Amino acid sequence: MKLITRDTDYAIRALCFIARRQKGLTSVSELVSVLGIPRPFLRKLLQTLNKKRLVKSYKGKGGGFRMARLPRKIIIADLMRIFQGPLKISEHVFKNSPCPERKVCKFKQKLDVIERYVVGELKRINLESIL
Amino acid sequence: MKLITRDTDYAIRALCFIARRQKGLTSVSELVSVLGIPRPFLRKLLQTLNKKRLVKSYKGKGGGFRMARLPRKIIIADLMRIFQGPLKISEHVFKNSPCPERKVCKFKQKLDVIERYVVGELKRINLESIL
DNA sequence: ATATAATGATACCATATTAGTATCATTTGT
DNA sequence: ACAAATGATACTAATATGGTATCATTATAT
Repeated sequence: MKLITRDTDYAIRALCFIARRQKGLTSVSELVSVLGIPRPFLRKLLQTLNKKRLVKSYKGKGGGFRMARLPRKIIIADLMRIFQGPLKISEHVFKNSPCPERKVCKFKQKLDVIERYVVGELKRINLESIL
Repeated sequence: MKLITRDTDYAIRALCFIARRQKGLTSVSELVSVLGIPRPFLRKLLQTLNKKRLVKSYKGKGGGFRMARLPRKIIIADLMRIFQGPLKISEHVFKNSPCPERKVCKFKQKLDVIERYVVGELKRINLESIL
């Protein structure tokens, strides 16, 4: 029952570190030494975050990353979507092996209620709130 | 973000079918033809359910399965535990790559709140309520 | 007794997802 | 020019999930 995958988790920690540094850049090397996350994996994550405009990257000597927006504007649900795809709890089951009574399936209805709550909560968590 | 795996889902459908049959046994063959679930997979599921005393099995010609308790006493959370292990949403992340500030990690705290709700709700869903 | 139709036990295989690596290109400061 | 950084991208490894195969055991009907 995995809500958060490793890359999302790593991304959150990296962002926390970068965000705490009020000004200046943070390099991958620094993050690796502090967070102990495998370097190539971290690089990939940060490149993704850069493409998605959550951080801004600077190439070349002395380069690195800085936040591209306020921590308050970085929502956990968005990070999860980036690294894990759509925020759906129940879809896959009903996608691959559709319940014959899909439309009225009471179990699905109950899962949907849970899903709405979970997604709602995840949208309420921003980086600032966990710094 | 997968809450329910295929075997849990299959198990629920099989149990629903068996439960609707007030008396008498249901064989795997019958379930296969009705539910369209791969036979060997279904058998494995039912053997597990038997071991866990959710159904009672009868061997030999004319054999099959029947409920071992009232549908109301079959809790979805229990089924999930049987097929998917402990109901933990956030554990794995913090298990494999422990956050240095694990104890006070605000993110984990927020996930824990979500987890408590989800698990609480899952414990409230029983088979009768989705029949 | 025996054949048949059922489940029990268990080991195995396939596929998908997740996690991690490797490599080369590009940019920038000194 | 060189070194130190990121960009792009393809590849590999590990794990979890989904599914098969096989043989043993049991019960019923004839």
